[in-house]
Amino acid sequence: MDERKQKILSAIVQDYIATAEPVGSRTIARKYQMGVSPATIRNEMADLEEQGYLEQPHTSAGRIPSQKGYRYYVDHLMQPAALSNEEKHMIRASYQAKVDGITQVIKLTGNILSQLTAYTSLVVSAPEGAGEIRYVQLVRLAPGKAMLLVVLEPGKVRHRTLAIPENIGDEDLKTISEVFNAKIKGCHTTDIKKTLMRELYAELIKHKSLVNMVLDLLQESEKKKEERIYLGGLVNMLSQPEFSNVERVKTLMSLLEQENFCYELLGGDCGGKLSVRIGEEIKQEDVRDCSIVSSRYVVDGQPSGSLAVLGPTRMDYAKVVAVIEYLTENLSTVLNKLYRSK
Amino acid sequence: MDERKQKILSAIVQDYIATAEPVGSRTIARKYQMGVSPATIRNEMADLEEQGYLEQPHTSAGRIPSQKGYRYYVDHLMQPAALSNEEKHMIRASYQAKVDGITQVIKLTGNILSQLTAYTSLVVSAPEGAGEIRYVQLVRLAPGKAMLLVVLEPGKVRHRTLAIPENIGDEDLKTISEVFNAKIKGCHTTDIKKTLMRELYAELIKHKSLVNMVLDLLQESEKKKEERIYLGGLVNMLSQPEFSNVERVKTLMSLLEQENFCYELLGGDCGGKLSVRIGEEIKQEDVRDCSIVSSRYVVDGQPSGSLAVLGPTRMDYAKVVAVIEYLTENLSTVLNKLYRSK
DNA sequence: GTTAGCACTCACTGAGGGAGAGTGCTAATA
DNA sequence: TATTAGCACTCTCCCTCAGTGAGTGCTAAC
Repeated sequence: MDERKQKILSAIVQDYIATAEPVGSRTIARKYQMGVSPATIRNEMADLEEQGYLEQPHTSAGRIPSQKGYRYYVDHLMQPAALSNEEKHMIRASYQAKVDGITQVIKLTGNILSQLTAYTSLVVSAPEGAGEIRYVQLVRLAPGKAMLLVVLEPGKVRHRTLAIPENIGDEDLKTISEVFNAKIKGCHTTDIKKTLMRELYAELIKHKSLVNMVLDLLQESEKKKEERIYLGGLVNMLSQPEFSNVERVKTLMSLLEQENFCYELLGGDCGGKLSVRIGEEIKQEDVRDCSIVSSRYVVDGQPSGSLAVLGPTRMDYAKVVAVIEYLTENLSTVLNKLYRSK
Repeated sequence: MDERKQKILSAIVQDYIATAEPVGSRTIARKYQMGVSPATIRNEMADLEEQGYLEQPHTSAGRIPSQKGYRYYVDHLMQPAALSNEEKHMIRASYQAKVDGITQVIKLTGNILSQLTAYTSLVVSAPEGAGEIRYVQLVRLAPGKAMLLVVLEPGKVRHRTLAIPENIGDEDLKTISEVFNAKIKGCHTTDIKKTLMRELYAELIKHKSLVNMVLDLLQESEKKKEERIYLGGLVNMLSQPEFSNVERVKTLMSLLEQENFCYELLGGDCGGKLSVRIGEEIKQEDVRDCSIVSSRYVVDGQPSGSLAVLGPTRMDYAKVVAVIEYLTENLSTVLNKLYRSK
């Protein structure tokens, strides 16, 4: 593809992204100063269409980019848009104002994401179940009622209220807690061995049922897929002309309201850090007329969640990619701080 | 209002709820077996309109209920719809399957609510900040990093990772925790006195900055309004013909996406248990063409959150009220179990 | 008090006819 | 040979307008 064709393709993609209207030869010649006449551009456009980069909604309309066209644009032509200083400042200010528990951070990130991009945002934090056990404690709340606390590295807490026999007092709970701490501290939740369990039973033979409950919870927290998810800017969908068909929006929204669907959407093969999936490249059938830009964030060296933007294929890729990259970095920093307290 | 007028009003409300079309005299005569001719009904309808219970979109259309009409219907005519056995069963089954942490329960409830009613659901759990302090513990996670745990009655946990001086070891943290527990246990978070603080400083003079951090968190958790909110079935809005105007939906949705707005919506005067607000009765201006049915649920004798359904004024009040009543009760039970572990 | 009959109103629908934007093709030009 | 001007052609969009049908209010009869 020669340079002029690239320039024309780029112009068409950009104009279509901005206006959502098919782009005509005259528009390009005028707005993008190509230095050639509309007729010449028409010839080039005919070529680009033949090669599959453009499409024509109907004979007498301008051209719109095909999926292949967007792909080429994203891979070769797109200039990464820098965030404005206000935007950067806004992001930093938000994170400084409240970084208080992961749920808040996730919400906040989703908000910023949908606000800056004007598309729908999706933030998922990975399962928190697993980790190295740092501390176990049973606390008596009332007669017959106790709370089990488990602290995991890095910086996670599980808790659960339990019914306990009425005759168990503070001292008993303290003893049990101490035994657990002695035996189990440093153990990984995925790695509670049979021998360990036998030792526990031996030492705490008097409280067998209670020990069972505790072990249950330790292991259950492992199995449980407690991902947290945030979905923001659903409204923005309604502003996109490609979703003026209400039926379309309805199917899409009801899918997004199902958490499992969102996990699948992000769980896929976005192996690398940043991924741009355009139209048919998305596996989920009902989202094939959309695009998804997503990225994994990293806490403590481990990928521990992703953030994504979902919009029409006519998405402002340059902007979205810039925002996602910037936010991923900031989010990682914030979460690392939150968990590490350095 | 005589009996026949009531019957006619009731028929109009019901028919309009079902069809969303203005109801004509012929329809009523035929479908609702009034035993009189359309002409008679027309006369009655003219009366009802004059009294303000009905409205006419335009001269040659049928009637629709006015806000006053809905109000009269809800207060005097409505037959509470019983839930079907399948529905009841579905609800109970859902709650039995997973009752695992309040967030899950809230989500689940919201889901059921929007599923059964086909409107938008809103579930808010009240602030968790306040409570009686049962237990305080500092746990060392890594050099320079600790976690503070606070257990509150009834069954709530706050935690936060802290940066601590590197030279503080497990034993120091244990000592500090013990002092805190001795001094502060049983105290209410709203009620940490100056004298108490002075005592703490005196005993832990070596770790003044750490004590400050802990006290900070104890009191901050008080101020912080950590309500949890769940919004479900937003899609359902799009199925309602009164929201076929996309602009309307957009304003409404973007309001609902703001958590503060939701709190205000439910925080109001729904003093009694169940509240039905119709149209203009809602304080928030932009929701004046909607209705809200809401109810408070109770944990441990204390109102601790609300669930609500938001829909068009043409809402199936009988159904919604039934669902909300049933769910409120179930939710209270489940949460009481969860917190009390009885 | 109730009902049949009738003229009237008004939203909705579909056909017809510009207007306008954009194309492809042809012939002229550098 | 590449580019460009000119022109006929296509197709959507929008406006207008008449026909249809549901429903009303009024009047007169039962």
